[in-house]
Amino acid sequence: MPELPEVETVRRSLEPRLFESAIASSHASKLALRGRPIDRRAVAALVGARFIAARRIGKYLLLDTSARRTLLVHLGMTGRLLLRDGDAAVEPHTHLRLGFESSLELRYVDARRFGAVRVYATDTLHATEELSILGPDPLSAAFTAEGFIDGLSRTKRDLKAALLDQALVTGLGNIYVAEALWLARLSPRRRAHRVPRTDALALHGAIVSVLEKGVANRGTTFSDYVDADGNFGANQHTLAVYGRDGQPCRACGTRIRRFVQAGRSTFYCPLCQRGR
DNA sequence: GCATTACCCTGAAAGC
DNA sequence: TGCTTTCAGGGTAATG
Repeated sequence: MPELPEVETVRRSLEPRLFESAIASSHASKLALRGRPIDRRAVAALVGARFIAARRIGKYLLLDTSARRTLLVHLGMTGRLLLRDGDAAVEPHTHLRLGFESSLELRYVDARRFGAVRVYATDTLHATEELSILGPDPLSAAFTAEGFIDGLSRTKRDLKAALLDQALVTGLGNIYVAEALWLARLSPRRRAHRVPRTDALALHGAIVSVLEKGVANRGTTFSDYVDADGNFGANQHTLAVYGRDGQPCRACGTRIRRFVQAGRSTFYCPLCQRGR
């Protein structure tokens, strides 16, 4: 489940080989990704251009080209963006192949097809349906404590649901929400608007902290996630609560519990994260 | 405004 | 062993 650290790791592993040579060929499948097939004509129009930047906002990868068009990629649940030799065997569920003048190929592989691959004009990227609704990226200067505290105060939802909302802060998913709440010692059931300022400040710091650790560990691999070179992450070995139900809390030894909240598995320590 | 549920989808794991 | 069922969840939409 790629979240911010996984997408950032993919971004870093794409650089700088992505920029080495111009795009020479394209091939896109007809299958729908997140309800919509890849725009094959738009992708074909990238042939002859070069990638000039690899950016990230939240869980979105933005690959800018010299044609002033940007390839927007969301990995969904099982998406992989890979740099492979053009002669390498094509994995099942490969939906996009962009061949370079060198022997390299950029490939998008996604078994469950929850991801998205779109082509947009770079100049108006911020106004797209995907990016226009996003809140600040937590590893950017835009993620201020005051803005975050204000955002929390405006919703009565549980903290878990509030943090999964990409309009409040973008890039968090099920794993890092669980980890941030544990680090801040806050119950996922706490109502966002009732969280005291000191706790909200702690949560703001915890979000940045768990994401930075995730990036440093090159992401969390549970099943599908790999970077552009096919390498697994290592962050799964350091998680405090996610996926650890029944195991002892790393802080107090109490058994970690799991329940379903906002339609997702929630893991927490009932002692460290008391309250509602 | 918010919670819940369903949907998209496939592969791994569990159950029989 | 082999088939069937269940489960996982990012994002979105419908419903109450």
